[in-house]
Amino acid sequence: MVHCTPSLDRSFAALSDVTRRGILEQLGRADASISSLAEHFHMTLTGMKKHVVVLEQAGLVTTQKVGRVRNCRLGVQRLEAEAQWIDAYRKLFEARFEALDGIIEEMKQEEAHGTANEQSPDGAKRDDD
Amino acid sequence: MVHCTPSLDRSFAALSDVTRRGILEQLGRADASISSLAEHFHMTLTGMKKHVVVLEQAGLVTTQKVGRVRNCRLGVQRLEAEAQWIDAYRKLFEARFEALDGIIEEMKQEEAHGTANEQSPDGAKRDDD
DNA sequence: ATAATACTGAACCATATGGTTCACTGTACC
DNA sequence: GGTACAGTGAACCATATGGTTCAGTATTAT
Repeated sequence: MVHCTPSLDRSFAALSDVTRRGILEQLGRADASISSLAEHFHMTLTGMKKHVVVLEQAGLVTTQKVGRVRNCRLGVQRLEAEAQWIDAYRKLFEARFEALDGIIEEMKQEEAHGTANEQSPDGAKRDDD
Repeated sequence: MVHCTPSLDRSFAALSDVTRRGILEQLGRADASISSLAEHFHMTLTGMKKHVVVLEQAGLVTTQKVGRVRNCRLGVQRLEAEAQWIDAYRKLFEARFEALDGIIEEMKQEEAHGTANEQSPDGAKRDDD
């Protein structure tokens, strides 16, 4: 599992906001100015600018100011590392649960041999909390 | 592109912290108590507890208190929706850039026909900022 | 030249985050 | 019964986030 920490931090954080994910979807359809985005998401220009800055810092959006309008478009960040991280996690997840299945299988075997411990042999309380 | 907003918000936010991603990797290897995690990440019990709560709320971890120790393990959240979102985004990204390639192609054609506008025909300044 | 547009920056606000310490509860061990 | 251990909860702190308003600046249109 690869660690490009600061980048992953930034991009996952950028993706953790509905509005920003919406902006990305919007820019997937067409480039847009700050004001058109602001209007679309019912937000002030300043508010939208901040979101765009966050997305820009995460590399998900690039902008270029032409005259008085700043044009926003999808950036270089293809979310490759992010997709990879999630994928690695999911594999790890599966592996872990296969391992657990193995343990359960073992326990069943032991039980069949009459060596199984009854649950909570030490009387510890099991709370879900 | 599907919108399960609150869930995506929570899980992406949960993933946006190095320590929390580390915890997930750790739990992928073996279940662990709060204190063992706290020690491993050089953090107070209380601090670790908070991270675990965040992961729990995102469904990435489940815990069960047995006696005085709380056992943490990977939760039900397999990051399916998250993987899907990222995947959809990447497709959209590719599509968008193919479209741009198409436009560039068009422009080249026009240029070949002598109908191309020179850049900035209106004299607008192009700033990168 | 004036007015409208599009953005920018500073200041402000409420709330969240990531961490701590300290006091406390419940469990385990001798 | 007493002590150590594992966790919990409240309070605190600094900083970040997501938003606003208001006062500019630069660009475009009339």
